[in-house]
Amino acid sequence: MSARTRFAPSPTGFMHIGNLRTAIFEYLVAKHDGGEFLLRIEDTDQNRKVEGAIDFIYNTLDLCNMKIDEGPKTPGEYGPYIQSERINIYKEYAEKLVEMGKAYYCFCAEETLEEMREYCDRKKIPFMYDGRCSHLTKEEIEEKLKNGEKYVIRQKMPKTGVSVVHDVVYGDVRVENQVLEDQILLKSDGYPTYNFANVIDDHLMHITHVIRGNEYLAQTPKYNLLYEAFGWEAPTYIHVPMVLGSDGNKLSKRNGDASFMDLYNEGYLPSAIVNYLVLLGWSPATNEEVYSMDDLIKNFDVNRISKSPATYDIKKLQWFNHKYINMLSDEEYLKFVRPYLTYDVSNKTEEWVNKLLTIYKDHLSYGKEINDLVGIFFNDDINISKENEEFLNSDESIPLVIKTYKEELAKLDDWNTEKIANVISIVKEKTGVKGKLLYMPIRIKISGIEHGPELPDEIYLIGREKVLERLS
RNA sequence: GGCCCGUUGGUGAAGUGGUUGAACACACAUGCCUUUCACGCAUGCAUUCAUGGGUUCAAAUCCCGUACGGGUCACCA
Repeated sequence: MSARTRFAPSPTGFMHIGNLRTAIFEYLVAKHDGGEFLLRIEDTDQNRKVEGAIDFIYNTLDLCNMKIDEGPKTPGEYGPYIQSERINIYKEYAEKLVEMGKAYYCFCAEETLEEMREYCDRKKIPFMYDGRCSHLTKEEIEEKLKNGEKYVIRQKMPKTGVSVVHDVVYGDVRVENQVLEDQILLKSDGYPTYNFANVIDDHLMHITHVIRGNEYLAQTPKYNLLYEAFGWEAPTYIHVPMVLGSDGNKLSKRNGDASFMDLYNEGYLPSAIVNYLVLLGWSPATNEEVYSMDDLIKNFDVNRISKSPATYDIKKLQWFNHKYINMLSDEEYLKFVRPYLTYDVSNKTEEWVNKLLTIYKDHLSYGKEINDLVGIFFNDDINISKENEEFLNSDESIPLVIKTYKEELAKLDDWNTEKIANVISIVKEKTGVKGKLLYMPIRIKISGIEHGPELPDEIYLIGREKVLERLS
């Protein structure tokens, strides 16, 4: 059977770079093998539901060019794909485990547990549920059930021995069974816990490879114990290293770390984001770094996933984005940047705007940056810095150069870049000045700053009227 | 605190006992090009692989300890 993987986010309406990266790995493992990629919504925490989150997830994956083979909107034969719609299934399996004697009803109130926990905290001893309810007699249980007492279902964990789990990336991971708590499978509100729902669904949906963040590694033995209890075959585990922020901490919304949508809205192309992210914790066998989704599918190899955490570095993302922007056709590029331009261009021609944007095509790192680059064409307040003022007074040829520019530009009948470039040559000839002294004075005079796009373009875009005005 | 995982340059990383004098890419620096800046191109950038010890003719690569970093111990996912 070919690989089946799943992306299983909570519907919080927020997609982390780290989550996305995991989704990419999941997608690639499935597709590399010609298998299926499923989306399952893990909404067992009723308090965290967010309206529209499912659309948001679909939208994100779609932008990233990852097609969902089975999910809430495109059901396959193993649905439903939203956990809250499957609670009967979990209940059934939890009860089956109780019948098999591998799980039990627990009537301990949350407050009781809380007290026990506090007591242990004070005594500085690790707290673990003592399993007292596993000793309840059949009659006691029926009595409590009849009285409508709230309960949870807990799994009986072995008290001795060692559990070993094999992970593709990290190898064998062993954990002493005695540190494993009798974990809750079914909560008192009837919803399953994450761990339980995960195992049930992964099995029922025939998931072959479970790919998730390294933070779950230590919990994997618990999962395996559940598979064992049911007599099911466990999937292949692939734990991937975490993605850290530049401060060395786990990425989080709280730290203000960028989410996919933040980046997208800033003007990063999804293809560039995907390309960058896949290289965080994975490396190809060759030196090639720029990959289309198809190339990634072809070349992805789980054996090349690294063990150590990766730090997210926006500089490199910018480099990728810059590369991808350059790969766009002029037409695509214009369509892409135009929405990011926030300056008022209502009194400009479309031709002018397009020319302006096109000039910056191979300078641009991300969409919003266009506003930083293009400022000189919208600012009528020319502020010449002290250094530049000094420069203007540093050579006696400068006033003549400026004067000549002004005269020659005023003579121009056609205002276009070719003619303007020609004017520069004329000024050079007439004054005998070249290089910096030829270019900088007019640059500074008309824009206030010493750098910008090609000079003829700059002069052209600022416009005849303003240029002549500023040269006087 | 117990347990689990990790540690190659500012960043992503290659490397799985001997052509590694540690690739490649980003960033950075310098130079070239463009009669200017940027773009582009070229060059430079770890005498060393957290650290101490061990195994070996030979270790970034294997073993042990230490330090540091992170994760995890919920009726959260």
